[in-house]
Amino acid sequence: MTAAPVNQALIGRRATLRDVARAAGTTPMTVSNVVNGRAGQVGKPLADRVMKACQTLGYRPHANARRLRTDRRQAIGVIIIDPSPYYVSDPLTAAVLAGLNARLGARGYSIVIHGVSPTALDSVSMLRQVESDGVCLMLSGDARARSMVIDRVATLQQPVVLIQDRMPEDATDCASVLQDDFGGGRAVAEHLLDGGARRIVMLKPALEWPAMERREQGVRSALAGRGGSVAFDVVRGRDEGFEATQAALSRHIEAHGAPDALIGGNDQMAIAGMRLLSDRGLRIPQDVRVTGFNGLEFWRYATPELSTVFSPAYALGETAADAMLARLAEGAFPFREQVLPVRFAAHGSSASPQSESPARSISGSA
Amino acid sequence: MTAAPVNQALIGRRATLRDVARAAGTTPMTVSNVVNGRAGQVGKPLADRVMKACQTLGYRPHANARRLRTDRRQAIGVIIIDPSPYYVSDPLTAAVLAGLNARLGARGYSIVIHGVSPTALDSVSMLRQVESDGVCLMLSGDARARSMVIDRVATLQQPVVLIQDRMPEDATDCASVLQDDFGGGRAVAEHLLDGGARRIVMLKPALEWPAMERREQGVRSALAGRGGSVAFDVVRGRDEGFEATQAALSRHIEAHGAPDALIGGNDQMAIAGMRLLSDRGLRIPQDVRVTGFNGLEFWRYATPELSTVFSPAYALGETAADAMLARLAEGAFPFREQVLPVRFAAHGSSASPQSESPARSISGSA
DNA sequence: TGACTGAACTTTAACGATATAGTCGGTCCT
DNA sequence: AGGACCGACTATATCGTTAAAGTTCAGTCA
Repeated sequence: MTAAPVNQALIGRRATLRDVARAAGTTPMTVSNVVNGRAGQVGKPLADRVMKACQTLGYRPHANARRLRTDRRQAIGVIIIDPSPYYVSDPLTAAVLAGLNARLGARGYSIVIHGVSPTALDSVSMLRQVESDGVCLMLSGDARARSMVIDRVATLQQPVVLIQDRMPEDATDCASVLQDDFGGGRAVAEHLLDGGARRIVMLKPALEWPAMERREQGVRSALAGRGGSVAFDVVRGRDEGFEATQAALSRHIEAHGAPDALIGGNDQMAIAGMRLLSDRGLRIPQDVRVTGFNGLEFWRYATPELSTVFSPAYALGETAADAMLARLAEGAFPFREQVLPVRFAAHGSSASPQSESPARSISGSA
Repeated sequence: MTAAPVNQALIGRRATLRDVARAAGTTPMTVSNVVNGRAGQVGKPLADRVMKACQTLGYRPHANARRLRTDRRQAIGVIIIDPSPYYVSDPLTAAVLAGLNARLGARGYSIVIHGVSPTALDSVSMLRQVESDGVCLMLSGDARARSMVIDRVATLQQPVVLIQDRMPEDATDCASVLQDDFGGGRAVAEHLLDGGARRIVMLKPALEWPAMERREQGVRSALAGRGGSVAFDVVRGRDEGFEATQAALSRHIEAHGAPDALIGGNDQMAIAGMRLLSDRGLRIPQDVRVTGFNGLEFWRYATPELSTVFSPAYALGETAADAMLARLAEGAFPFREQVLPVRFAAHGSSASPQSESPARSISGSA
């Protein structure tokens, strides 16, 4: 009925359900019901009194207590392995993260970041700390590092979403969200072939990375469609960096001469290659036509503007989040694997006299 | 003494302290002492038995239960406001995050991301959800959005570290980590003046952002040192984007003619401006010398390579993390404000006949 | 009239861990 | 010899919340 005295020792301490209950002259459980809007449990007048008490006391639910009780954490762990010294420096990674964040945040889930450098992989103990309802993996490391993490994550017994990667066939309770790298590679190659390319070089980093392999396969499939009249070489730099890429390409050119088309495994490599060619007096795109991969910002800041395959990075994050949310709500992933379309857009770096092809969209079917 | 039967209903459920205790024939508290390595509480033989039981049962401490009991969360919340649609798309933000992650991770803290779009700021309710030992803020939004978040965060009664921003004078329990934008601006301007610049234009976005203002102030202070013989204009694009920047610069040139030096508020704007100038037939750096700000990747992929001020983004993250850890361990921040040095490096875009200045480091004193 | 119903609350008992305060046999000191 | 003291454990009581099982009482229906 009447509110109990409020001058309890509430100084400095944060208000709990019990405090609110006392203030509103009821029990913690009732307050809990009000706060969580559990329908048909509490009458209007009491509910109002409780609400007011919450306001007055500045009550905020104690998330950890709630989590302990409900055994739900309302958080998704994100594990990132990025070969760069700045773990999340890859702009694609950041965009994926943003997509994840948008969808998960909207449903009240937090994102807990677990950056794991590929070198400090012995700190996989960190994974033990992961306390979340599910795990999202973005692994750009080499095969060994990747499978190591994947193995560990499997022991967590949590649903797993892999971004730009596949789980082992026998893995359960997991899903993959991929972009159509194969289609992207194919589109790039076809564009170059349409423009009359006869000697194509593709730049790749030494590190094995499935997405990169799929890009190459896409390129090869386009080549196969044209018969054997086109020369194709893959040039691998020590890493994806500027110097390593240029060094590798430079060696290749000295041994085999310059190509008339250059496919960068990503935008950075494409631009590094493009600049090396320029420096050697070759004109872009007249002598060599160049394309990249990813399309996050870089393409625009190169001269000439880089033709590239736009990655649906943000959508990858959104799709991964949706899959995870569906899994958590319905108990099963809505798909085992989903491949998002990419969009190839031709810009100045690969313009050719023959074709003035506009941007086009490539979808599904890795 | 002897281990109790293990065939309790432990199927599917994860092992708790109680389970381990039963298996090792002791009490939960003792297991807790062993697991947490509390010295001198448990004898060797029992400790060994407990360890083994942990192994066998695959015991992992339940972080949430622990957090509830100890009222420590071992997590730092990170709130990001980024004007771009991809909240964390700014490569600087990503690098800061990486720095934070490295230091916090090493001390067992998780990072909980709270991306907050500037538009969906009414969802500040999200901040209420922040359950962490401290909060780190990276705010690139406009003044209104920034102060809104800062106000809200103040009510959280948690230690706050601001990155690239300052708290209101009267705020307590907070610290700022900044980079020396003033010094960077000054260095850029001096470099250009040394090269003989007489008509300088600085590109800025419409949005007010303290760091950007400090850059401008740095530039102005260098100009002031040279007497009044140099023309200086600030050109503001609608936003930081390519089109908006070019449009603004284009208007300016039509009204006032081309400058002989262009200072980009960041690298993207610098490159957008540089390309506009090129397209108009001006040569870089012979006719117009151009500099940027940030130095994360972009500079390298521009043609010519962009002179720029390298941001210690990763170090900002590390410093912020260290400050927070110190605050949590010792009860007080080690500093109210720390300004990290930046490094200006001249590349092709601002080469001048007169000076062939090498990279140089500018430190402290905003 | 009296058993039955349902809305509106309250009680009780955890969730898994840990701070704090015992207990208990044995040493050490005077 | 007897009390203080110590090391190695155990017992108890929470932390803030919520699921599940009461309780109460006004109204309903046979």
